[in-house]
Amino acid sequence: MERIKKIMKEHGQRLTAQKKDVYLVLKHTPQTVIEILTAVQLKKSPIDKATVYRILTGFIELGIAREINLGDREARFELADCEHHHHLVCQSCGDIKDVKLCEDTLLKEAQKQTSFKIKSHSLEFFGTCEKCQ
Amino acid sequence: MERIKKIMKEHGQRLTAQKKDVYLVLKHTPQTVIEILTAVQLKKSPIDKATVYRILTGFIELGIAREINLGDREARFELADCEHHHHLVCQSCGDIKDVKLCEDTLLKEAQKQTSFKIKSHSLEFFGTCEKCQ
DNA sequence: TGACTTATTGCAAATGATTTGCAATAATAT
DNA sequence: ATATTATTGCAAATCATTTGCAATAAGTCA
Repeated sequence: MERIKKIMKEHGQRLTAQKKDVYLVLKHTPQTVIEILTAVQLKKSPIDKATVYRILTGFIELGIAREINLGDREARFELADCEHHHHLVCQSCGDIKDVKLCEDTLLKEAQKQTSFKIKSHSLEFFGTCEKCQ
Repeated sequence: MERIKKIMKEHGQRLTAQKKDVYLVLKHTPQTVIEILTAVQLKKSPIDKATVYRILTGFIELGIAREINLGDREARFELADCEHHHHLVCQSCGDIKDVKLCEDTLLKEAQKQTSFKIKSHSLEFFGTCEKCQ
């Protein structure tokens, strides 16, 4: 928490109660705005949806969080202070697990095929978790 | 076109002028609903947005098209009669190229790490095309 | 070919996610 | 404590997508 306070300060931003709440909720797992919203509100801290969006946008600009996209229409957000990884989504219950892979070979293979300069990629797996099988 | 007429027939559906138009437009490249809409309208065939959505939903159910998701909020659609491949997106001009990769090794690696039963995956690359570099 | 059945369309309104304007509030530096 | 101004809440706007319904037209069959 001190870390993000420092980052905020360096950018002339303030560490508010709402930002702390959103940050703490994101510690668990990637979540949608509605999930973040209800998680924060469960802990008796009212917070507005628009505020959550603005905080997330700010977090992303500061490199604190990142947006992930799992094929449905709503974005999910996770903290960015973790290693590069991908997501595995249960199509039945929505559970999300991380997967760490070594994809260097694949990336090289892709870069070899194109004149584009590849800067990033996203890889998600869809399936059924143990419980739902 | 005969092929899709046959598929429609087998499912008690009709091959309308609008469906033909959407099908032909999709031959080019993955496109958003708005892009499809304006492409069809350019050819002097008026068509409604809701119709495009319904046609695409139908195409997907029949396995004629598939939806792809490139991280922004709007879905893109492409014909499904092509080999398994991935997409490479220029973050500057939006141009989309296909990439064909052999990702068996990676898939096995992912499956080994989890108790989920992996059924599908999506992999997209983001970068800058030659023109935009 | 013409009549008939019903899948399909267009339009307008509903929905759901996200963004924005603005006045009120609260975090920080002094 | 006070002043400055980033930030919040609220309501309304926007954007993508979906839906209800009456009008239209594709395909079938006499």
